[in-house]
Amino acid sequence: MADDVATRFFPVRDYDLEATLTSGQTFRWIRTQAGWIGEIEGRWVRVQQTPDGLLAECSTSERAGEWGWFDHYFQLGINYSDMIKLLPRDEPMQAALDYCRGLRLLRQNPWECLAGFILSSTKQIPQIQQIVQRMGQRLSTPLTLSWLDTPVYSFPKPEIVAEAGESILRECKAGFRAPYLWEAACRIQQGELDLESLKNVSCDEARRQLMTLNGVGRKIADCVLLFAYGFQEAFPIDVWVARALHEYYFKGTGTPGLQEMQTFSQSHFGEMAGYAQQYLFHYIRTNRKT
DNA sequence: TTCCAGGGTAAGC
DNA sequence: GCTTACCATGGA
Repeated sequence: MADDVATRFFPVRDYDLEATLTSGQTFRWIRTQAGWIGEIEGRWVRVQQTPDGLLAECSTSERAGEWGWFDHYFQLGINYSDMIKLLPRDEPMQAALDYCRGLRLLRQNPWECLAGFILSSTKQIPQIQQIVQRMGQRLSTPLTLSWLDTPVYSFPKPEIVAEAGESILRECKAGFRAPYLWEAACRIQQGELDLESLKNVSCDEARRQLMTLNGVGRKIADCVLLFAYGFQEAFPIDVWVARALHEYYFKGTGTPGLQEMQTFSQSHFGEMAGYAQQYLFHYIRTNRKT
């Protein structure tokens, strides 16, 4: 039956599931009393933090026993202690690292990630989550288990969004982002932009292609490069990261321009700049709220 | 009420 | 080239 559930424990140290799922890189996980419920590539998934790792459950309607997709999504193969050694040893970076040790970068589905960040502009994270949730309710069929009353909606594929049209996206409260998302869905559905092929090109080339989409600039492209394609050198600069750079690294030198911050981040944070960015973002956004 | 939110675009200098 | 108004919506 589709209600059968497979369970597996993944031993992993330094993995902060809560920080990872609430740090604004993904918008669709639901917190419940019994862990986080979500969907990965069509599978119903529940994940719980334990002292020594992650406890995972998934629906077994397809290929039970193969968990490579889980490992890939949560990036369990990353050598965490080696990774953080590559971060700069300056004081603010170490403070951010101490604050959210175990925060990880996920490897998400490119279309869902792209769509989520097209919807993100001048929106707070809870509002982005609401729009994504409405789109799922409107355009997807729920994944659910009979004994569980929390339905999970997959994110609608490009062809579904393309056919739905802009007006439905506006009804989901996408606002002025609705035409951007609809156009992106149409171009992908028609094969004008191949998100799969971007896995095989350089970071710069993938960024160039993403930015041909209307409504996708440097920041949104960098989010997709980092959270979906695994380009760890990508360094998305939003209002919070700009604030962090200004306060921690450009103290007393006037307001740095975007280009200046971009150049600095590349030379200062190195090949793991994307992790540095995520730590600074989560640190300044959640630690400092009054 | 006003300001701000994981921005981008196009019009105006 | 660089700055600025505007886009839609809800929370603080």
